[in-house]
Amino acid sequence: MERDIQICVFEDNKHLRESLQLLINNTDGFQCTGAFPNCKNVLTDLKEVDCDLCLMDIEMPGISGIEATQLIKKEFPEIHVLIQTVFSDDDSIFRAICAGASGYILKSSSPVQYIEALTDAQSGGAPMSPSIARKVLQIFKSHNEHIPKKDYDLTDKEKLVLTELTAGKSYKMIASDLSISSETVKTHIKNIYVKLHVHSSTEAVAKAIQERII
Amino acid sequence: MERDIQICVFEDNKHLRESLQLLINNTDGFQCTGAFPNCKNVLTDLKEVDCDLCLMDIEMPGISGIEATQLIKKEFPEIHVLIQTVFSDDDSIFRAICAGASGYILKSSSPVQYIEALTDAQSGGAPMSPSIARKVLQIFKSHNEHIPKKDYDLTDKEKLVLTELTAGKSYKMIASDLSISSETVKTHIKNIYVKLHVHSSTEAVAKAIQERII
DNA sequence: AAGATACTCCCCCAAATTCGGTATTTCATT
DNA sequence: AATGAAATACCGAATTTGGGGGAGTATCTT
Repeated sequence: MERDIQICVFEDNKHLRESLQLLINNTDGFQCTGAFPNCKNVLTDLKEVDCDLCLMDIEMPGISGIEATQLIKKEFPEIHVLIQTVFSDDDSIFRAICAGASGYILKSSSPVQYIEALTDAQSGGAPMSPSIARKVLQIFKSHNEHIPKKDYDLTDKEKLVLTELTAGKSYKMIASDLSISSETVKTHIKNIYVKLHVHSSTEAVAKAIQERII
Repeated sequence: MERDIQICVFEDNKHLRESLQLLINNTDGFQCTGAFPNCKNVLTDLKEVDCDLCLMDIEMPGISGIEATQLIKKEFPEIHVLIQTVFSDDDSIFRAICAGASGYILKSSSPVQYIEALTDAQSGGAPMSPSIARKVLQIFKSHNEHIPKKDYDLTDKEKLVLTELTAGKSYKMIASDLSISSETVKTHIKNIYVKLHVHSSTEAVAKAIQERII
């Protein structure tokens, strides 16, 4: 017999807080073990109740939901924190993730979506709406790459070949991957060298990666 | 009146490819304008058809779905690429995101989920299952906390040689730059290959740059 | 003193790459 | 129909690399 998932709500809006409490307690498998209007004593609060998962508002007076998340993950790493907010700006999302949030849902979500999100979060997933997810990917990408640069008028096949070369493939492997003769690969590579003004494969690879040609 | 969302499928499994084609063509608002078993001519293929969104398998013979995604986003940045795969390992996800994927779904998804994902991706969202999302968050966090620079136990000289190699230098040039014999350079490079588990200069350079070893 | 590690250099040989050409087919455009 | 670009393919030779050894010196550790 499974134990109920025990949830604490941190939300300053009294009406929403009580609605969530009601929703959780009226859903099979869930139990609301605490509901707090702020995070001023978040760690002591959590020590006094059983809690698997926190539903955390970001905008609260005093300690923000993000600061609270950091504290919780530091002190109780096993407790999941699901962020709920009306905002979906890049910075909030970024900081929430860095603080260790397990998911990020909008307050405009339906009760069903709330419960789904809680279930997902508890089972190790990271619930988030596709629009939030897209922002995460964008932030992710922007943090992992710089500026795209110039193109050297490479033809389609040349780009393909260069991509393969950059993956460390030999002429033979490229030929086999692209189903062409290795002589053709050779020709393409010769042309690439001319266009990139390089004279060896290592130069070409270095230039391709560093200037993000491919 | 809205135009159909035009989708190209890249999937080597004939059965799945045709099923997807059928699913897409039988769903209102969607049209499959191309279905290809590999990415050997991905750029040319996409030039010849109208396409808003690519449904891309990762594991394909020849050019991988990730390499193809890179090429597509470079050449047609406005085309969304939705990755579909049976795997959900961190490295695949990470590389898919960096390549510019708009979403990442598992092949075990239901037809309904496929269509939802396509819709989300087209409308600017980033569909992904909660379990994938969780991994993204984990990768995200780990990348913003500290870059775990594996250094593969390269010695100082080996790092120097690798740096030179990455700059596109030949054995002779490296030897001259470091004032050592090119035979010594060769020895260093042989040792580097062993330590990095690679077998060619291009592979070593790609690995060095991508993993920021040097 | 013995071992380990890093750095240095050499030999051999096979394999791969580079470089200089030539040449055909296809396809889009003029 | 002609042109040109792109992709395909081949030849041959000069050169570079890769993989297998061995080996000496210096430094540092045990």
